[in-house]
Amino acid sequence: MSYQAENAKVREAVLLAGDAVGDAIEHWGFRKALGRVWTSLYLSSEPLTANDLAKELKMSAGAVSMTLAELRRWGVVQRALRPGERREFFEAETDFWKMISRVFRERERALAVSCRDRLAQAAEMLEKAEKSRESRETHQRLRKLVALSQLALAILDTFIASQTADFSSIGKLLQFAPKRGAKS
Amino acid sequence: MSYQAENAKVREAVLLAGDAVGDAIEHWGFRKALGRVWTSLYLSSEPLTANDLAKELKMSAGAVSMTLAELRRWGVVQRALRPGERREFFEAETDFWKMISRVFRERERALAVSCRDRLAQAAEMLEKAEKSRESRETHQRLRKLVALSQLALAILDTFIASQTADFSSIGKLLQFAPKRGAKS
DNA sequence: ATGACATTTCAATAAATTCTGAAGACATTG
DNA sequence: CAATGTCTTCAGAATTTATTGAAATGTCAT
Repeated sequence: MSYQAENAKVREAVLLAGDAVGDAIEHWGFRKALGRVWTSLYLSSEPLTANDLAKELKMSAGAVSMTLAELRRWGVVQRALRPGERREFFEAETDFWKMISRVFRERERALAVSCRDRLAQAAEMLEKAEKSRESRETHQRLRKLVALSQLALAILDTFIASQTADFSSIGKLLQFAPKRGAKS
Repeated sequence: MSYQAENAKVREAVLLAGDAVGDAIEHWGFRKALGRVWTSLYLSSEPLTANDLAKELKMSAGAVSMTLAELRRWGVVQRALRPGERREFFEAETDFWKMISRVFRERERALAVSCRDRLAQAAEMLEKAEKSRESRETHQRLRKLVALSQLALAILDTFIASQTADFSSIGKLLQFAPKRGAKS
C-alpha cells in the first residue's frame, strides 16, 4: 500500500509539493496536472496505480489516463509492471537533469529555431525591398533581433550539449551578450 | 508617416517578425499581442500612434490600448510625447538586456521563490510527521526537490545580478548541477 | 463651455483550453 | 467465452483567457 495509508500530514505535504511543482512547470507550458501527478509518483516510496492517483489528486479516471500518457511520452514516468498484478503501476523518473534536458532539447529548442528562422526570413525579405531610409533602419533593427535569437539558441544548445556537466562554456558564450548601458 | 507608407514587403516582414516574437514571449507567459505590438514599434523608424498599430496589426482600439498599457508597465514601451501633436506616440525600449533582466527579476524570480518556499514548507511538514520507512523515503526525495529549486533560484539570481555582463559565475554555479547518469 | 478627437475601461462575447464521464476496447480469469 | 476489472478515448461541459465594441472619460482648440 502507498503512502495513502500514511497519516494525513504526509498526504498533505505531497499535495502541497505537487502544487508547487505544478505551478513551476505550468510556466513551461505544461498542464499543471502533469506536475501534480509526477510529484505524487516521485515522492511515493513505491509505484502507484492510476486509481491511487485519481483518488489522491481528486482527478477523473480519464484525466489521470491522459496525464500519465503525456508524462510517459516525455519519458518522465514509466510503467512499473508487477508480476501477478492485474493493474498497471507507474513510477517517476528520478533523474532531474535527464528530464529537464529532454524538454529543452525537444521543445524549447524547436521554438528557438522556429523563431530564429522566421526572423531571418523577415530580414531576408527586407534585403530585397526598396532601400528607403526607413526600411534601412527597420532592417538594421531586425538584424539585431536575429542576432539575439541566434544567441538564445546558442545558449540553449550549449546547455543541452553540457550533459557531461561541463557548463563553463555557457559562461564564455554569455560574454557576448549585450552589455547594460550599451543601448544600440 | 510610418513605414506603413512603405511598400507591402516591408509591412509583411514586420508582421512576420512580430509573429515570431509573439510566439517566443507567449512561452514566457505573455500574450502574443504584446510581442506583436512591441515588434512593430521596435522595427518602426519612428514612434507610432495607437491607431497606426491598430490598423497595422488589425487589432481593436481597446486591445491596442490595453496592450500598450501592459507594455508600459513592463517598461518596454515608452510614450514619445511630440510637441504640437494631439495624439500620443509610442516607441519601444531597444535595450534587450534591460527588458529581459527585468522580466527575470520581477516575474521568474517570484515564481522560483514561491516554488522553493512551498517545497521547503512541505519538507518541514514531513520533519514533524511520524517517521515510517515510507515517509522517510518521501522526505528524502522531497529534500532533493527543494535542493533543485534552490539551485534554479541561485542560477536565476546569478543571471539577474550579472548586469555588468560578467556571466562567468553562472558557469561555476552550474558545476553543481546533477550530472547525467548520477541517478540519485 | 462646446465640439472634435483620442484614449481607457469594462461588460459581453468569442476563443481556447482543460476536464469529465460514459462508452468501448482490452486483458485476464474462471 | 462470458464475466470482471482496468485503461483509453472522445464528445460535450466547464472553465479560463483574450478580444471586441461601445460608453465613459479625458484633452485640446476655438
